[in-house]
Amino acid sequence: MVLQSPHSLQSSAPTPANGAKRVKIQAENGAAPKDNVAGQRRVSARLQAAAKRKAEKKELLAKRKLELLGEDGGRSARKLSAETNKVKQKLKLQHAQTGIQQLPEIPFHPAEPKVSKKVAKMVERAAKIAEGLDGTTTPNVAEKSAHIKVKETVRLFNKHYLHLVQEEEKRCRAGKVAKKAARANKARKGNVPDADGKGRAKRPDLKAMTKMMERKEVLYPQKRIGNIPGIDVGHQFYSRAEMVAVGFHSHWLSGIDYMGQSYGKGEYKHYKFPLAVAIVLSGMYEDDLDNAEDVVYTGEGGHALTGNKRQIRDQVLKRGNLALKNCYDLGVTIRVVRGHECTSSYSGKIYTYDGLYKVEKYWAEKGLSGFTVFKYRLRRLEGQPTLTTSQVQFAHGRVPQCTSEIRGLVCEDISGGQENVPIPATNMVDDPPVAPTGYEYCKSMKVARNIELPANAAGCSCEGLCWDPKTCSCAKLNGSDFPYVHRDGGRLVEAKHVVFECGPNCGCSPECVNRTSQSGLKYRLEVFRTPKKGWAVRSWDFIPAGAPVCEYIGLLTRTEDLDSVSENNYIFDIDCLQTMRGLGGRASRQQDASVSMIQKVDKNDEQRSESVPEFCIDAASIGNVARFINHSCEPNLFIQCVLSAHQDIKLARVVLFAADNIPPLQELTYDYGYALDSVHGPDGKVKVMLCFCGAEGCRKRLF
DNA sequence: ACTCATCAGTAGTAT
DNA sequence: ACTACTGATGAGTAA
Repeated sequence: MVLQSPHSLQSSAPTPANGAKRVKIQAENGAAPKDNVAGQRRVSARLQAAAKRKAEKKELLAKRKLELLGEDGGRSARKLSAETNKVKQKLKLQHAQTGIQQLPEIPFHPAEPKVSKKVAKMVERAAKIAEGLDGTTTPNVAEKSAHIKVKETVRLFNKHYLHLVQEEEKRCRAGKVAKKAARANKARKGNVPDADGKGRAKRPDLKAMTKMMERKEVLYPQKRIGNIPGIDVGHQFYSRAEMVAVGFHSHWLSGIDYMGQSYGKGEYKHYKFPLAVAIVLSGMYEDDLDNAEDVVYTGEGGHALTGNKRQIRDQVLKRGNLALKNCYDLGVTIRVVRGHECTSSYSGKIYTYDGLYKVEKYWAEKGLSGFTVFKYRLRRLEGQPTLTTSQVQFAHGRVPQCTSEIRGLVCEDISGGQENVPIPATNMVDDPPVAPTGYEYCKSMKVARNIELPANAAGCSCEGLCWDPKTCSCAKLNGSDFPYVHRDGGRLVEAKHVVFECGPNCGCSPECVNRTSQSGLKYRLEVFRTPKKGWAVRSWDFIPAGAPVCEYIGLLTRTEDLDSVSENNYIFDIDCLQTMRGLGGRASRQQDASVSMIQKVDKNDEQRSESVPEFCIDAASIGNVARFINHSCEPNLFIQCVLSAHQDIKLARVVLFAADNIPPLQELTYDYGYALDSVHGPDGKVKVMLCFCGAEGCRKRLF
């Protein structure tokens, strides 16, 4: 599916409140050509396809160019590292002369650290080296892709996770059924061996983590001191296992992550081990976040692991505790992650990276239960991005609680009560603030008169809720598995070419998992005005990866019937083949038997697959929230074709799903999927529209 | 709201 | 090779 080439770009601009979204951009660039009009939209399918191919070639070339550039960057980086190596060599030599010795223990109550000369020297050296390794240097070309690498790693983790959730849900169901059968048998016969019904669910997060390790997909398998490229202050993690998967903090359990003796051989020779690199504060300091720059951290150990979790013995200066002490001695910085209770989210807890901290002092004291505990006063390094509350706003439920709290409110509910959840609109940009107008809100698809929707889906004969993929005929269409997991009210395991949902001809109830995208809005969405991109959409709730956000609703029309005179930026071509090629969201889509059949048909008919799709959704004058969602070159939503009432892929429903875990108030975007240079004006010249998505890898042009 | 078993990698030690 | 250590997680239970 491609958001179709805007039909003519007519001089008569639409009402500012309506289509202003992209028209305005052009006006701002002075690029708005006063051309008219009609006819140029379809330059013939063939020509368009050729243009597309050309564009793709061009893109490839550009990519190569970039790669070359990147190589160059790599080279200079290598040069740099060679230089630092020289410095290190020098240091090593010096060190050989001084001789490395075991350092004297420092007493427990160092009001003023008594540091021997040797230690002082060591500290100095360590600090020097740390400066180079800190990664606090300005981002370069290599750094740029680091963010994307992190994103990809997290997506991979999520994918594994959802697959394993699916597996677990299946196993638990089987276990329950087996147990039931066993119980029934017991009632009749008595003693029956317990089937493999290990009723309890395993931990899919840990399993996903293990999988990442086995496949060597962990982004940073080596621990390092200081910042991690691609993870900025304020970065949010959604579980401990996710941090392990990127290599940010390598324990899913322990609070303190430290480098052990084995790190004392390589580049970190001049440090003292164990040495802490990262810690997690688990929500204990939730209430005194104003003290965020200054933390008192309790060491590890001595806890009663079960029950009341009180201290049951003295902590000792070993392992993590010793590692933190060594950080104090050497002045090594530590990454600090905070865990936040997060009631508004499905994940329950989120973790934010709050930056580098230094151990200012440490001491031992008698804790509440009368046992020795170690305490570490940590101070945040200066010059880091301030810990704005916006990053943790949602953790406090700081999203507006009632309409009077909403700033810039221009409309309480643009859906006028149609959706399950009101969709407010806000405008802090225009003066006077205007509300989105010029269209009619509609929750469900309108169908043009000359289209008759088929209703030929066979439907499954399940009763109540579909649960057995072996018997549910809808599940069979999806490759003998349900495309969704139950968790969090239904999440799509993986982007597929087509998802076959249960529909009106099925025997199951509306709560069936295989109707996940049919249950309407689940999240509190807000339409808000932006300075450059017109209207945009964001969520007040946390949206987990794979969750359905909304369907693209409008007037279902024959492409040929579109009014080619007036400008229209709200056309959505229903072109599953495009979707199948994997635009936006996830790179490759899972294919299953029934889809390959459809594809085969299309392959036989090359012409059709290259041509303009027969049907499209026009949301210009009638539509739902989806029409306000902007394009981004690095989107957090992806398009998924869904079939439920019928099986005509040309008339598939178009549903937007979360590609990532999306924190509240982050703008929702998807890839409109234009090929560059694919849009032509009436004069045959390539039309250009600039992109303001702001992503790192932004192509700078929408088309 | 509270309880509880489980989960799995890491560091360090013993062999 | 083996073991101690660690506390998040989600299902189950009780209230």
